[in-house]
Amino acid sequence: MADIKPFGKALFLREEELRRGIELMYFAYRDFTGEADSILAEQDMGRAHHRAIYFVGRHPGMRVSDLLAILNITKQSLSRVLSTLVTDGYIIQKTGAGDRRQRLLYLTEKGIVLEARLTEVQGRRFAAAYRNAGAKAVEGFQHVLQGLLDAETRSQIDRQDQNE
Amino acid sequence: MADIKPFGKALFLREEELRRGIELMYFAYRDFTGEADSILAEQDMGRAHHRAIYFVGRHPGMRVSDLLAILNITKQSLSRVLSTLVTDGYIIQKTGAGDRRQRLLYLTEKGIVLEARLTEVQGRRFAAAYRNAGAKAVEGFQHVLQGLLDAETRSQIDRQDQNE
DNA sequence: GATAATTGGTCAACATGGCTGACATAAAAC
DNA sequence: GTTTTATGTCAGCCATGTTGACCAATTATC
Repeated sequence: MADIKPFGKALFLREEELRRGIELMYFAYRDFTGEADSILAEQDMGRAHHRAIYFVGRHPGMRVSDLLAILNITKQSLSRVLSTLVTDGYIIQKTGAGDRRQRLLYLTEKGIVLEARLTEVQGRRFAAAYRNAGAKAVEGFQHVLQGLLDAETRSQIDRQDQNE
Repeated sequence: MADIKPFGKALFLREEELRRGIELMYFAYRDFTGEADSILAEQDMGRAHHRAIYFVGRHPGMRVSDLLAILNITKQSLSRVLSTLVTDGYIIQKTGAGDRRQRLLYLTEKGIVLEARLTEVQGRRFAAAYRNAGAKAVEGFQHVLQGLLDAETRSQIDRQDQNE
């Protein structure tokens, strides 16, 4: 990947630029999750709980298998956090009307409150970053992030976008 | 991206847009680290080893305390991975010339090879995403990511940029 | 030159959240 | 009526974060 060419359009692909992206991605993700982690720690929960609460809040009535597909973890891993969330009253499971094998997932009032609080701190951070960078930058940001996704993740997201 | 906005400039700050960012960040970070994780697993290493190798490669001769400051973890956590990396011959520690308490960190040849391999797969992904999105988008991407950082992280990065 | 501070390391114990493998039950589908 | 699907559970392993206590070598300070 020599790319010494002193002019030409692909100059931004230099190794330095790529490393900059790699590092920014690491630091930004870490800081972006930090605040929520603190709130969760108060509640004796971790990031895994957050993800479950977040996506159930996003897709009320989703099936367990849907959540598993989104998170891409084993059902044993999910089960650990899901059962504590149900026990502690953040999530309720309702038997599916059509298919009674399904346990459709919903946030309780308590769950809705926590989800809102967590999404608010993360949303604030994004709102500030977005406002500061401007609408054009936001577009570019989303475009690049989409390009970093695995093909499967991308099609998964696309499918979701259509069902709304 | 519906983009219906009939009027008003700050419309992109709506909750949907923020949630889109939150989710993209989660999925992109996960997928972005996935490939490297696979390579590391072959070597019986994890992400923590990767971070150490990466930053030592980036700042040869750095002190242990510098690495700790960058990673923002405890020395006990770092010690665990650092000592295996030294034992397995990826990193060497040289006593500081001026201050003999310091153990300056360097990659070995073996370490350099592994670092290059890991950075290459991540760099490829970024290069593809960058190429696809265009230079303007890359600028926006970096701008937004910087806006997501904690103030301390930002000043830390700035300081580093100056020392180069 | 004695004392204090810095740099780095170590032992032990604990929590979180991934993983595999094996197995169980209820409901639906064929 | 058998098979498949959706979900859950037990048991154990691993990686990587944490806290707390303590130690040695070296440097800096009074």
